[in-house]
Amino acid sequence: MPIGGKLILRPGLKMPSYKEAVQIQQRLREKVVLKPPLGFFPHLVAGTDVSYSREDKMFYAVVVVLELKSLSLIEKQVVIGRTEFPYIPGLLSFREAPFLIKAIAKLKHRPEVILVDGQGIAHPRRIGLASHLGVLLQIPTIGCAKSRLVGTYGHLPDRAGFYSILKDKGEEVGIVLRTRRGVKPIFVSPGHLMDIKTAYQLVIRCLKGYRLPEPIRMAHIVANQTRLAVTRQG
DNA sequence: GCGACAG
DNA sequence: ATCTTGTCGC
Repeated sequence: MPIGGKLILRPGLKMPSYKEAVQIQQRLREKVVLKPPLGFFPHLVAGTDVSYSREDKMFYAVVVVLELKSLSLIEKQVVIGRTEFPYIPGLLSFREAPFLIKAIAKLKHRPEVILVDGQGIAHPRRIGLASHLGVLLQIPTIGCAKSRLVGTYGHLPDRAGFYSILKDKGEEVGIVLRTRRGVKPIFVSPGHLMDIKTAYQLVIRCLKGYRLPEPIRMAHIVANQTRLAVTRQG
């Protein structure tokens, strides 16, 4: 069965109201599993990112699949589209998830885990973009955000690999990880079928000397290149 | 009411 | 996210 085979995709159609979106999240959050599958030893790791063009108001959603061992590109898929759903902190899923799901569904290679540019459970209702995608696709996911949405954390040494626990309302929802010396840390949190320890170990294995883990960094580059290529021509 | 606020 | 030039630091 193809990835996300049973999903009913309706991007661009019925846009949920703020209240409806929150209700959907409260229903999905109950399905989030904070433990990796038995014998979780991924071989293929995916990364996602979305770039946006303000002039044509188009989204460029990208998913790349890398071989974990070598961090080399295996496959990439791009989906271009438009949405009317605005950016609202806490409701990012309703803006980006439809396009990312379409892109992931096009993959010939099924990734065993996906690194998502956004939060996992480090979210007001514990259902950030990474968790949302994981539940819908039933694939382990990890949220890797470049800034904080919720939670507090302590001092972080300026040394690659060091981290501080991210806590929100008394719960440990992720870590703030220094992926490289001299740069701002990233916010790593479990999405679905994932826990903090496993997420940390995997992100560390995906680092290649840059601030962002290679799958997300590569997806970001592809998204921007695609957007610029389209914007520049037609 | 005020400040915070993934992309 | 995107819009933007130069500039500071390893």
